[in-house]
Amino acid sequence: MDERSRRKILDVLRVLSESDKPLGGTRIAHALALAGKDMSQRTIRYYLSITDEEGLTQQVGRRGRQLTSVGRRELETAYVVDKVGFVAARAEALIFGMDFKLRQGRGKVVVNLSVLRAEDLPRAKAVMRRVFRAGYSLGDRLLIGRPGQKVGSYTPGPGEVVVATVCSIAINGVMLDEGVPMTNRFGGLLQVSDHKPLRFTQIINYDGTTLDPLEIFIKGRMTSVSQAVATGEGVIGASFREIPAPAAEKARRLAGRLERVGLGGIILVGRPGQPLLEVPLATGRVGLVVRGGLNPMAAVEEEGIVTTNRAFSQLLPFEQLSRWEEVLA
Amino acid sequence: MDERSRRKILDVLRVLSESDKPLGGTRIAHALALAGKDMSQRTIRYYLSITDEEGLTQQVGRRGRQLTSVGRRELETAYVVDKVGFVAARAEALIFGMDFKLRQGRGKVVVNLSVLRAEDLPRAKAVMRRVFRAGYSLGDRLLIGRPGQKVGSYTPGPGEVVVATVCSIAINGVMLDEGVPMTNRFGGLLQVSDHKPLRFTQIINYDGTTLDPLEIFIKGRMTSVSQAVATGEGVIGASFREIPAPAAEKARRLAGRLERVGLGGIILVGRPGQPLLEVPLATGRVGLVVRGGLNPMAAVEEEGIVTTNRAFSQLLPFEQLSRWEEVLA
DNA sequence: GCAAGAGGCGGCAATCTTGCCGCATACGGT
DNA sequence: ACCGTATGCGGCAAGATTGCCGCCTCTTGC
Repeated sequence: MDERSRRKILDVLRVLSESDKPLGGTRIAHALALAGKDMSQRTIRYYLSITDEEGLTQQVGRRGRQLTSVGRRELETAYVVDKVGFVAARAEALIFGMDFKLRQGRGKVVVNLSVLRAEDLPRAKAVMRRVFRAGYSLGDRLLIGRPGQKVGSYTPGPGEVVVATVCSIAINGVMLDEGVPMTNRFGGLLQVSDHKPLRFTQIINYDGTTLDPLEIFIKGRMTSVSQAVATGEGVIGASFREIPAPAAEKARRLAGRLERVGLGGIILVGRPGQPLLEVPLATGRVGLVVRGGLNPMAAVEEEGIVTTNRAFSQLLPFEQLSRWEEVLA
Repeated sequence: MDERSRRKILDVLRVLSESDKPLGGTRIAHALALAGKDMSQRTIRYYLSITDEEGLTQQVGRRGRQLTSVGRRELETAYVVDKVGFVAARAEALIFGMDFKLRQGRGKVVVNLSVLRAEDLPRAKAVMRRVFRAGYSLGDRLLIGRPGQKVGSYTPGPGEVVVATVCSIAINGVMLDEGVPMTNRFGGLLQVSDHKPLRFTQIINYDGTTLDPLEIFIKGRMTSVSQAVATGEGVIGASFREIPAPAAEKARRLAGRLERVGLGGIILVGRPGQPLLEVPLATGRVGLVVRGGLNPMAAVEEEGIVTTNRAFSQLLPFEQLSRWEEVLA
């Protein structure tokens, strides 16, 4: 069984799970069409015959198929791996909860939380300092919380410290507040050469995973932020966003203002109709590349220091973060 | 050749057209992946062998394939039918151009323009009146321009009149201004029963056409707005939108305020995680149903009066529109 | 109670896709 | 000039999809 097919089967099962009555190919096809997925009735029946065999569904006379309890359970387990739109949804919720005002340079922003062992902190600080100094972070601030010091809703236990860094979706929040609707296209690894972005080597769409792409890449040690910082050649975390073409100029201006309040992170703003870093765009849209907020932690992890990262973690008032020069001294 | 395959082939050709050098399966697959379309290299080569035969592409040694001039032309023609994202892009541009302020109830909004023969106007007015009175329109205003009276950038010629109605995407604009990012899911025909929405019977995704869905349905005489107005049972134009779940409450409040300023049109606001009118939603999103701004014109067309409609037409200051009771007297 | 229509089912046979493979080039570096 | 790597090509065959059909089984209206 093909990964692709499996996914389609899940789509079919999902429709069944949302209905209390048995459904047949036609109705299911209709429901899927509404969800933007085209599949012929015949194909659906074909899949259903497979799931029948697997015991996930069963026929109810000629009235259609129903999920069996096994099928229902299967769907729930599958959801864990395939919670489509989960990260995307969480991101949106957090963005909506922001109240950061560009003018005042204060208000709640979305942060990532990373936890590491207290004994590793000095080394980690040295690494992060290099990353911040080279401008490979998102913004110029962070917050380090020691045991007992509450950071948002997280309190590091004994022997732990927690590091809060601004999350790249905070940019979306600010843009939205300024009337620019920014959508996430994907997150991935960006190859840089001579400190300039070259192209994405790996991408993961936000709406296909339960983890932030960068978290995955950090865990997989697929980044080389330190090298990028040191030599200008390396692979860092970044994400690709889109905005409506008429908003491009405004976005460019906002990028500058963000920089000035300590939220710089927009590396590139494309031109209307032009692919950006080889990424094709729909007519009327322009692309942007934003640095990953977890890049400093990626560098830390590269040094062999164990970290636990939680992107899109929570909201924190920007004022609580301090400039890196102060914290990482 | 299958419609589906044809579309995929166009995707492949499009990639080729954006490159100046010849490309092979691998690079094309990579580019398509960035665009969110998965296709194996092999499949792409398979398609390329087809287009080779059709003379749309040609091999350049072992360096890859290139579009021929025939292929380039083909792509352009195909674009007319398949200008993906064209309407969506236009809609976004217009939304971004709005400056309507909910508080003041004034500012530019997106309108549809409809042209009809002056001699039909009295009859049309009677029809539209019924639609507006029954609340099947978007908002309670419109503008009728006679020959010589400029409406936006359009001046009706002799014997013509032009009718401007508020376009349903104006709602998106207001929402955006209030910090709620609203995305268009699809437009379609909504079956109503007892004046209440029942379900969508036809849908067209915005990003797959060059025409506004409702325009198409009006031309095809597939609506029965008059009947809906008269008996409560019928089929009207409507569209389906989505917003982030945390914004649902705010949207509900805004719907009321919109109503009060004369921009009422939100028929339904869903509940987080619940399908709305059978339309499934991603986790963390809620659906909304908005009446089509062209419904009054649909009713007019149903009466056999010839109209030309242009949805997403242009921006017009809301103050220039008058309440229907005044204009349609 | 009966006919019509909607919707469901699965066999069969075309097509469409894709994985696997062996082989040919193109390009950069030594 | 020579080698290694990346990329390209298309044959073959196994799956995956889907159209076409003939045949059931409810529901509904009369």
